[in-house]
Amino acid sequence: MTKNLTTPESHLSGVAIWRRIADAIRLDIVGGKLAQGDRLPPESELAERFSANRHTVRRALAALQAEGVVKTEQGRGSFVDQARRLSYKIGKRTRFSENLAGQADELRSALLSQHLENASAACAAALAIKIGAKVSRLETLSTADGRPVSRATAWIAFRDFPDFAERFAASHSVTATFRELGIADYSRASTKISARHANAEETTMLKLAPGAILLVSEAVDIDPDGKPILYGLSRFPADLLELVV
Amino acid sequence: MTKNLTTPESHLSGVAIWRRIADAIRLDIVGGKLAQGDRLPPESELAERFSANRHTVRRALAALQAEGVVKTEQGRGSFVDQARRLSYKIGKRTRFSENLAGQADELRSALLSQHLENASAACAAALAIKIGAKVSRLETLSTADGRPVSRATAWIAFRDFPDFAERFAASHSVTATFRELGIADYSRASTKISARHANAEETTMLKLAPGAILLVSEAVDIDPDGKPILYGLSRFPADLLELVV
DNA sequence: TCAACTTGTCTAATAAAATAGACAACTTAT
DNA sequence: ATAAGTTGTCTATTTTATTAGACAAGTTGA
Repeated sequence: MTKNLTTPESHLSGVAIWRRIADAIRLDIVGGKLAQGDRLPPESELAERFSANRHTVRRALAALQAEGVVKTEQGRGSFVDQARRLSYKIGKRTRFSENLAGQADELRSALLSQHLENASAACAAALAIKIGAKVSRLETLSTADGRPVSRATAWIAFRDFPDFAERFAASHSVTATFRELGIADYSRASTKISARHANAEETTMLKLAPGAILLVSEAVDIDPDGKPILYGLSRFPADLLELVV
Repeated sequence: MTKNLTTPESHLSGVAIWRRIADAIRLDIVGGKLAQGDRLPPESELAERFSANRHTVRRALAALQAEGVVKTEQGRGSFVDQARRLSYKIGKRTRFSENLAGQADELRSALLSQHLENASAACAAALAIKIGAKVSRLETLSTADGRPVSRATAWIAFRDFPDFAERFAASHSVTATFRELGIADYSRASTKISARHANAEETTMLKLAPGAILLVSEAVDIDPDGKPILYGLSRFPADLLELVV
């Protein structure tokens, strides 16, 4: 169990004590140490465990309540409200809706925006095209049961698929759009995974507690001939799901 | 480019502005926007970009200098000191030393401690043994060129490999130890990836800036017959490396 | 040499985080 | 009904984070 957040170097962390307490408690919950409906230890006990003041613990619990992870009732205590963490599978065949099917009732993908731009160095390398070549850029947001679970950006070579964006706007499915365009099946060539703090835009779009951590997946999809067709950058709230390889 | 860290809800984040500025700058560096030796914009310009005070930016730069990411010289500016990020490959055959070979000169794994304990629910499920059954628990720390890159915990069923810990202490290699014990080859059955803030112990062992983000990999290795032989929990500094699937 | 630009170091003021204590309000079990 | 245990809400104080301004000290190129 995490303890002693008030070490001499605690002020050097740049992360407030209440947030670190909230992170620690959330970790116990999504990690399975506490199940749905379980009662958390009383505030006084948590304060002692984390060597912090009860008011600081209360702020952590308030943050967790705002996230929907716990629910606090006067005189009774705090209870685990939302315990599960989604699993997002990554493999040769990675498809968003198939992936989370069964773990959530309602899955949606919204196209936030779409425009043409010139390929950056990273994008060009991934798609095996020239730097500066025209690419379609699609910004999407996916939700599971109304809760945002993914904020993704996809790049597709304009030369190869000039009307991908229009078609995607209609179908809202990468798989279906590629199928319309003659790519019966595609697979995942590589995935790089990193993690960082969410920025302001991501915090808003994913409805996160500010300062939340994101899992970032950088992926290249290829057609059956091995030709790169899609370069994608997906951001997932680390609190909400884990990636399964 | 990240901006406007001082939104109305900025104080709700629990992450200090100087730390978010440091994270944003580090992201530009490890993400390749800035190369080794490049000069960063002057402090006054960074302050304007992030809508923060120059002193706040200075604190962010001081943190990055302490991490070894940048180096600041009076009158000249701040320069990128350590730009690369290691890539840790995850696949069917995941071996620590083969993995980082070529990306670093010196790779070491140290056994921090080792003891017997009763299997937790998660551990028992992974190793397909009974809850509470005896398991060897090994705590290790791995370094690349002297810099800690992984803090890992491994569990092995005591019944199947009673002297795994002793042998591992001698060889410091999971692969070699299993080979001695008659497992010619093993492979990765599953990997779950998540991310969270480092706790105090991890901050110390991995020599991190307090509040740093970890990539956490939860893995099960199996022998050629498909029998689970090792359950491992590895923690990697997200600033220092990315996981490649 | 000089001017322009950069980082380093002070002082000061304000905002927010964290601690401390007291007591009210509510729940539960005896 | 009562006592014990819990969360809710005040006030107050201390420590830290952030902003603000001024000027010193170092670097660079004209």
